[in-house]
Amino acid sequence: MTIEDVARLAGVAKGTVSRVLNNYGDTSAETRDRILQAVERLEYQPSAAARKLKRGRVDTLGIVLPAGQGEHADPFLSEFLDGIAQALDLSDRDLLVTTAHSDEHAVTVHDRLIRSRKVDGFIVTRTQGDDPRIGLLLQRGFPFVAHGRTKETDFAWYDVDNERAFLDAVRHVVALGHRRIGFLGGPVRMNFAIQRKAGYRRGLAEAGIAHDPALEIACELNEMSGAEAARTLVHLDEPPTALVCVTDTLAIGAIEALRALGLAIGRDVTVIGYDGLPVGAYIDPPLTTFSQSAHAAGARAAQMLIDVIEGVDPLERQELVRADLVKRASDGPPEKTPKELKESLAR
Amino acid sequence: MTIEDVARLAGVAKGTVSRVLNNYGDTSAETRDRILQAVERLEYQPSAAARKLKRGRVDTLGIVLPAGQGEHADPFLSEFLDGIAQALDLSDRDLLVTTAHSDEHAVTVHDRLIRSRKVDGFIVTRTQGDDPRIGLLLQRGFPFVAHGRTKETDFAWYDVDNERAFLDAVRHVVALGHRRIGFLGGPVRMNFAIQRKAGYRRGLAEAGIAHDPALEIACELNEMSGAEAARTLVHLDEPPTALVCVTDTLAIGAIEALRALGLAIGRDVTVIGYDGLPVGAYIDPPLTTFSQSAHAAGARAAQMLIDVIEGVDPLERQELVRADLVKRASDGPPEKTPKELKESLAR
DNA sequence: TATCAATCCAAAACCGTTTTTATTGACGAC
DNA sequence: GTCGTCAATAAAAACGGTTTTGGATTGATA
Repeated sequence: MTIEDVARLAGVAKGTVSRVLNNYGDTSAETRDRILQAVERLEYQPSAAARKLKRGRVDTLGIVLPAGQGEHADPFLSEFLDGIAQALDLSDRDLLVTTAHSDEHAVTVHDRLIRSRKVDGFIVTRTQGDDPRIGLLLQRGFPFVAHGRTKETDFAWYDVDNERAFLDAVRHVVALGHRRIGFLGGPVRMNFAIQRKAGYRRGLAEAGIAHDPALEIACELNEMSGAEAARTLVHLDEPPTALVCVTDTLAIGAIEALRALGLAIGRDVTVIGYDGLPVGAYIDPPLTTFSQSAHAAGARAAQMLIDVIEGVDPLERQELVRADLVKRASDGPPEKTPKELKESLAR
Repeated sequence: MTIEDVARLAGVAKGTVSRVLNNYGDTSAETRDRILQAVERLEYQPSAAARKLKRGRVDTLGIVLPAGQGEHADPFLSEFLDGIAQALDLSDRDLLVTTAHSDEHAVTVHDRLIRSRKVDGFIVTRTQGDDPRIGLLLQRGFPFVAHGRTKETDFAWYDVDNERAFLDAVRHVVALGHRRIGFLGGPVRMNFAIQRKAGYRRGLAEAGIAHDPALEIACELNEMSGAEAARTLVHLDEPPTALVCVTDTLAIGAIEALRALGLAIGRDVTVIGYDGLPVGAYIDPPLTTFSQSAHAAGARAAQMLIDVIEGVDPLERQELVRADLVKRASDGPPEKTPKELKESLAR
């Protein structure tokens, strides 16, 4: 079923068919009807490859995912993908998905896709403070949108206001009555970790609480690290009654560790996470956290990328959104002072 | 950077460049070197679109995911995708991802992709007993591999031996000493639900335990339904001391409900799930379940599809794999008889 | 020495579109 | 009447590869 067949059936030249299908509006109503009828009858659809070749645009967006390190796929990404796909469905574009197992490999893969002209642009996720993928794309002048900023920010991005969220987190626990607040941070090379820490400190300052370095711990992003940090903090001379964690994973680890010590989460110690992972709802107690809707982020990033591809200045597509508090059950007013908490642990 | 440029630089015709790049092996070593050098210098990579057009093959596999019903993406699928992508990386093919929000829409989307020749074949997930997508693909004679069988099975598929897994599950709890075993089943239209129930019954028969219809409940696939079913079963006159659940989600719901009743999971009541979801490891107690490695399934399905596209008879690509027991902490020997269990609840 | 086969490569055809250029006929203006 | 002008469409030229065809050169064979 090619355009030739349609042209023959309608008794016109194939160029005419093409112009009708692409709405040039320079064909008589009569022949247009005839052609559309032929298209209908033959159930004709243009070949994507031929159209791409001539047009030089492929109507496909690309995304390179970090390859799950043996078994562990990122739950955040699957929702993010879903959001992208839905946005693309509306605009008749497709999504090309690839994986990369290291930073260098990611760069290679992006380069390959650019050179073989398989995509019109990229969505870059999980940005680092200094991101080689973004370096490549900027250098090549290839369209992209990043989910998350980097040190440089002269490109299109969609990001959550991390600082604001952690400011809000501190405000929230302060309002509950906490004055001694711990912070489980992330690796300093990650941009979001820096921003979240800034929010935490601003929150303390705003509440007139002196900043105590002993209450701040930099963790790796896994449960074990969260558990360890929680144990460290709770054994301080003056332990915190609230823990603000840079990711849900850390918070889950912390909760596990604290429960093992016999503490009641949400009463003895408040724990707040960040990410809004579905898992959080199933643990005991359900985790209070901040949610950024991965789905919405994906959909919005896709639309922004489409705009950029169509010529909008990337600098006009920079969006900062707020993360909202998802109140569940791991927070509450402090039932013990730090001193009492310390004593209850000693027993 | 087109093949023309390379040809000019190397001083040959473009056809020769093409033959060198595609290893026809009919060019002299000397010119081949010259051409490869030119390719290197220009960093040339062929245009995917042009190559597709001429070859009639696009080296792209397609997958149509169910669109997350507002926010809830399937954790299984994200690992599955990752497996596919990694397999494709090895064979220099790409993956086109789309979403569909209903069964009919899914059929439409498949049809569109076939007609625009954007993919060489499909991977179909979450098969139903009677699957309209598979109907379409069979009718069109388009290559595909299904993850899961349907009523008809004359096509390529990769499936877990559901019956066997549930046979094993029953054997496992019988070996622990249980004789009163409940079954939390799934919707009957789902093929896997039927198979798993068959396995459960076979297990009972094998152990010489009479089949009691009261112990079998058909649930919807969510926590609430699992919780409800668990409550129903445990309030029978002679309650089960072990619950075998058709998915982890059901098992998680059941555990929540039973814990709320003051029962100790793994001691008063054993609960076994199925899916190997990561969540299972974080709940309390960690869920004993059967795992089918979504990652491996994706990788294998992708390879099978490639084989089929390259001409292998689909009927030679049907694979049944075993799901393995992931022993965690929600199972154990019964510490109470059904009667004692009943009494402890009455208090 | 003429013939034949084998090797290497240039040239041309083709894939199915879109876009540009040419052609045709109708119409109005001078 | 002839000459543009315009609208509508046919015809041809891309797009960037792959594949086919065929020609020139070489070496072996009769």
